[in-house]
Amino acid sequence: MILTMTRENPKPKKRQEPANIHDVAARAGVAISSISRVLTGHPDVSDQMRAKVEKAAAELGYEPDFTAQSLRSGATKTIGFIVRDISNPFFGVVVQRCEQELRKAGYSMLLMNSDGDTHTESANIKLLRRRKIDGLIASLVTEDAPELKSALMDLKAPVVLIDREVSGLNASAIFGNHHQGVQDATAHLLKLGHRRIAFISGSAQVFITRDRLRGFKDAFTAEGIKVPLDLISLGTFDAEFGESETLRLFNLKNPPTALLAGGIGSTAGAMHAWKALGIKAGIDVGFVAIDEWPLFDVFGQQFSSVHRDPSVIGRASARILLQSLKGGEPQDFLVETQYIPRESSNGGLA
Amino acid sequence: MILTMTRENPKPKKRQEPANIHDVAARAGVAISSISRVLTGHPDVSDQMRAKVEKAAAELGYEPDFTAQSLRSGATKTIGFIVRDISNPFFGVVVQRCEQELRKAGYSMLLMNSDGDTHTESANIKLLRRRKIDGLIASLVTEDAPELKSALMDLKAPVVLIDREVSGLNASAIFGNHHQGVQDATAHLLKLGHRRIAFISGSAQVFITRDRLRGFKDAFTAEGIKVPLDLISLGTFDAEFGESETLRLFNLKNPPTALLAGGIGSTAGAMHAWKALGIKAGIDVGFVAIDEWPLFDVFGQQFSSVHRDPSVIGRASARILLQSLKGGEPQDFLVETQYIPRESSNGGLA
DNA sequence: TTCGTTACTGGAAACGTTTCTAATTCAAGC
DNA sequence: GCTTGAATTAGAAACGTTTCCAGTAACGAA
Repeated sequence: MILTMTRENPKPKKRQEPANIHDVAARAGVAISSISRVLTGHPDVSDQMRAKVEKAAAELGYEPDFTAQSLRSGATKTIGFIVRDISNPFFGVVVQRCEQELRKAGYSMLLMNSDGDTHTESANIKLLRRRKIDGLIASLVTEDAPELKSALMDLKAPVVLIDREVSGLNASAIFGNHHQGVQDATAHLLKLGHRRIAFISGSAQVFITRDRLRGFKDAFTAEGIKVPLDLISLGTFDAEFGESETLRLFNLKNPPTALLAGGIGSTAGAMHAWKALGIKAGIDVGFVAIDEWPLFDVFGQQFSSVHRDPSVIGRASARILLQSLKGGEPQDFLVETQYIPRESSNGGLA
Repeated sequence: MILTMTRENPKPKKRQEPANIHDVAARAGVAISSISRVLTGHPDVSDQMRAKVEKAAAELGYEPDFTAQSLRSGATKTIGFIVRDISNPFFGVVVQRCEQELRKAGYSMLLMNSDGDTHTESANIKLLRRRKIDGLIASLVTEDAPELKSALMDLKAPVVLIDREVSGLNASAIFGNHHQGVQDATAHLLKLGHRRIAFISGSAQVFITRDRLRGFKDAFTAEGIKVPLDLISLGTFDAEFGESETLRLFNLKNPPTALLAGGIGSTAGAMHAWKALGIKAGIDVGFVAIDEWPLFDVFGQQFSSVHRDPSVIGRASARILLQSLKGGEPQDFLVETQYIPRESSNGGLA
């Protein structure tokens, strides 16, 4: 009696705690290394062992601890996704498709907004490194901030950039063929008779803006017409900038007769400004939207647009990253853009 | 000479590997436990020790390994966010604000789409449990699937549900005051003379739909008018369902004179159907949109709406979850909805 | 029989932290 | 000088895996 008393109860049978690998090993009567081998699909396992382990694991409802697996194996099965602002509906689709693809492949997505701020962006990248992400997909706010560059360089994981180019970084990239779409749009406006064509977009510090601007300028020079430099306004992608710049440009003594708005934010800003000015988009002024927004096919039928497919971008970014994770070399992927002329190109020509 | 040869080089000075806690301890000449205490802000630390450790850590560029911290401490500083479809622009704003708030508090967001499928949803929850998330915020596809319930119950972390109620689950919830907004909208349509009012929304298996439906019905009964049950169509929140149901309803012998569309997906579907039928929303037929979409303030000025603010929902969900993480009890939070009558309510009354 | 090889399995050492416990120091009180 | 207690620190044991390495058994070949 005393003997049984002195023996402390080593393990209460009623345990609330979830089973761990030791419990499974004990139940199956094998070593923990065998449990691991069976469950991770290691080839050196007999059928008999596999059956025993799977039975014990099922009986205990065992699920390997992700954190422990990550620590030991060094892989977190986690991909960071950094975007300026996920409330931009274009990126909503990109992220949706991308997450879907990653999930199918067993990866999860850690989502961070950079709020249009390069410091936040760099801080996010550093945090993701500390979190040991396996890879990163990003639409950056800037390309050349030193802080950003060092953060990206120190991240020892494959990177896919969306419409950005960071020099000296061995990353994959998704590039939209922006200059083509914008050049076609601008050429069409010129052909219709527009000369004072304005272009509002985000910062020239990122590829997407430079590429659009190139298309814009090329269309003018192809026709031997001088580029209206005073009508080019590059700042940020948000609606506030688009609004204030539209107000400014359309209050000029010699205002534009047409506008190319670079992105949904710029478009929204322009629309707000025109509302305040009593200008009707596509009627009083020529208008081409770069990128389309939800319900565009219903409420934007009259608007010319430079179209690109966000779901293609989402899927491609995931696939390219997954290939890099399997050891593939960084690669570039080109996404088509298409100018679709509609009524609004003719506005402002009366 | 031989002696130095036999002594293997114990640690090459040139190390590519990032410094770990042992390196810092060695450099500072203290125990690793002291490093941890200093860096996690433990109170039992002398000023002298703090200085020594911080100096060594800075010199080595030491950053604690998140995975190891998570394993040992049990906290991952990670919040799961499950949504039907992040490409829905309403949730784009919710997620943006929520992530911002979580990030400020030192948490990161793991985002998963459930693709409108309850099995995917349950699988996502199980995966998040295995990933040891500290908390979950979710807008569920269904409330009462057994698989879902058990997945939520087994998740030993605080949960915030958005516009959903799961019986027997001790979770926090954000509830929109949907019935009020919809009741006001319906009452207004009735007052204008509409009788054949259609209502298309997602599944009645979720609170948000039931609450809207309640408002819809209450408006009729308050006026002593029979509810047009044949015009109520509840299925899924996607545009496909909205489109096919709009087609069906407006091909009835006795078609609706007005439609309430529950959510951006339903609205998009209705718009597509009407386009095909040659019906002009808000002119040929009365129309109230529940929830607004990007650029609504520009292109939706003519449309009556039941408005609610997604940024409020995003912020509240984060804050309530953070309070739960600090040990607070689960709580409910009510978000106002507001019916804003505009021209489109008068459509179809000629 | 012995040996080598193949096919598997067990044991233990990592991975990089946090946290428990015990030890040490130091000053004050008697 | 001894004891006490507070303040601080060191050491070691976790956390739950994966993976290395050594060992065993079976089996065919020499």
